[in-house]
Amino acid sequence: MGLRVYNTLTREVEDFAPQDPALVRMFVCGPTVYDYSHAGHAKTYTQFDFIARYLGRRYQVRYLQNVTDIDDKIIARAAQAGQSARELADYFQVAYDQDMSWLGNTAVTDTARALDHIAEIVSQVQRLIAAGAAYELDDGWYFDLSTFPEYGKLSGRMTVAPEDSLSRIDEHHAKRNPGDFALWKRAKPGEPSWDTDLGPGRPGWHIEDTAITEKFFGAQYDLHGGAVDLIFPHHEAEIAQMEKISGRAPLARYWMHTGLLRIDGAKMARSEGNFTTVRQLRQQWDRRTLRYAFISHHYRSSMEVTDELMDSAQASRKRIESLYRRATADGPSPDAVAQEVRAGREAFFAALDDDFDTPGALAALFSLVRSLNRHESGLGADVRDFLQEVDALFDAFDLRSVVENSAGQGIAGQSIAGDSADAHIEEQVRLRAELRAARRFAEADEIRAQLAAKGIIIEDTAGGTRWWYGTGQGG
RNA sequence: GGCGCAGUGGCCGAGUGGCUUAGGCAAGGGCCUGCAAAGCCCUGUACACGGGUUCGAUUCCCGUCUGCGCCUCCA
Repeated sequence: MGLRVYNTLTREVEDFAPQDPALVRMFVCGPTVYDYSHAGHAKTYTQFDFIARYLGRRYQVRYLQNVTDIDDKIIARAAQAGQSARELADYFQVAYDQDMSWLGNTAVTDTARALDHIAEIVSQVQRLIAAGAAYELDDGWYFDLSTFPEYGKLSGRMTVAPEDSLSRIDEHHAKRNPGDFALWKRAKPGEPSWDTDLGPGRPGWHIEDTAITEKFFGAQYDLHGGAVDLIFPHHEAEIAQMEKISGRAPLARYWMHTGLLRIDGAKMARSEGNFTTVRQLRQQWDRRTLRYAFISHHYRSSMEVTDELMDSAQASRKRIESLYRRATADGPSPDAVAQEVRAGREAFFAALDDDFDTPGALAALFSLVRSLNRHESGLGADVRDFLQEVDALFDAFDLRSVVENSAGQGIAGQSIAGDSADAHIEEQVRLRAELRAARRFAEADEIRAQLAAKGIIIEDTAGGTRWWYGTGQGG
C-alpha cells in the first residue's frame, strides 16, 4: 500500500506520486525573521520535519525553506533598535536556526533568503508585466487579479465578494481590483531599497517564494507546505503569480497545511503578543518531550501546549524508553515475539502511510509495547531495531543514553560504561547488591538515594540491577 | 457577512456504516517487589443537538448550536 496525503487543493486524501518517481521536491514557507520563533513555529516545522523524514524512507527529498529577511516589521524593528534591517534579520535568522536545531529539525536541505534572490524576483515581476498581469501605481507594481480568474481555488474563495462586509482589504488608491497585491514596493525615504530595472524598491511578500521555488524547482513541484493561516492570501498569491508566468498548473501538486497552535483557545501569533518562544519552552521541557507532544497530534489538527499535555507526553515517551531498556537480549527475539514485532511494525507504518497519521501510528506502537512488556525477558535486537527505526522518524525518545549507560551489573555482565565516574557507580551498585543480599535494606536504600540525588536511576529486576542516567529536569 | 476546518469517554487523541478493545495520560482495585521503580491484569464514563437515508449510524445527508481559522502581517 502506498502513501496517501490530504491535499488542500482538492480537500481529499490522494495517492502520493511525485513528478520524478525517485525525488520529492518540497517547499515549506519559512519564517519572517523579525523576532524569536515561538511554539507555533516549533509545531509546524517539527511536523514538516517529520513529514520530510518519512518521505525520505521512499524518496530522495529536496526540502526547501525560504527566509523572509525584508518586510515592514523588520524595517520597523530595526529602526527602533537603531540597527540596519539586515543586522536585525541576520540576528533573528541565527536565533531561528538555533531553535530549530535544538528541536532536532534536521530535514531542510536548502534555505533561501529573499534578499539573495532580487534578480529572480525582478525577473518574475517583469514577466508578469509582459504577460499583462501586472501594473504600476505610484508606490509600486501590483498583480492584476482580473487576469487570473482561478484566484481563490485553494481557499475556496472564488469570488472577491462585495458582500464580504467585514473585509479589511486595503482599498488604497487606484488598485484595479480590491484584492490586488504588491509585487514590488517602491522605495520610501529612509527605508532600505534595491536598485533594479523596476526602479528602487523591495520585493512584495508573495513574490519571493515563487522566485525562490522557480530557481530551485522550476515552475512546478511536488509539495508545498505551511500552516493554515497562509492559505489566503499568501498561497493563493503564489499560485496566481507562478501559474500566470508559466501557464502551467498546478504550481504544487500537493498542498499541505498544519493546524495552528492555540494558547488559551486562541491562535498563538507574534502579532497577537500571546506567544511563548521556543527559548522559553526550552527552559521548561526536554526537546524530545516537546517533539513527542507535536508528533502525538495529527499535523492538520490545532492543539494547545499545556502543562498537563506535556506531563502526559513525558510519561508516554518514557514508556517507550523503558521498553527499549528492557530489550537486552543479544540475538533476535524468539519467533513468537519477532512475529509480534513484525505485525506491530506493519500497523505502525500503515498508519503513517495514511496521511501521516502519527496518533494512529503511536496507538499501534503502544499496542506492541504492551504486548512486549508481557515478556519478562528475551526481547532482542529486532525490538531495538524497530524502536530505533521509529526514533529516526520521530526523534522523540532518548534511546541513546540508555544504550550507553544501562550497564548495571547482573545484566548479562555487559558493562558498556568505561569512565571512572561510571566505574564508581558500578561499585556503588555492587555494594548495594551485597547489602540487599544481607538484608541490610536501610543501608542499601541510602545508596540508592545518594545515586538518585546525582540523577542516576536504579531498577531492580529479576535479572539483576539496572542503572542509567535520568534524562534531567523536566524530562 | 463570506470562505474554510472542527465538535469523541476526567484530560489528550485516531478511527470506523454493524465485527474484539483505538492508543496515551490521569483515577480506583489487584499482581509482582524487602521497599522503590518499571511492568502486567482488572474497572468506569464516548462519539454536540434535531431530523433524514439505511435492516442498522458515532461514521453518510440536511439543519441547528458551539468553537477555531482566514477575509490585514502571520507557521
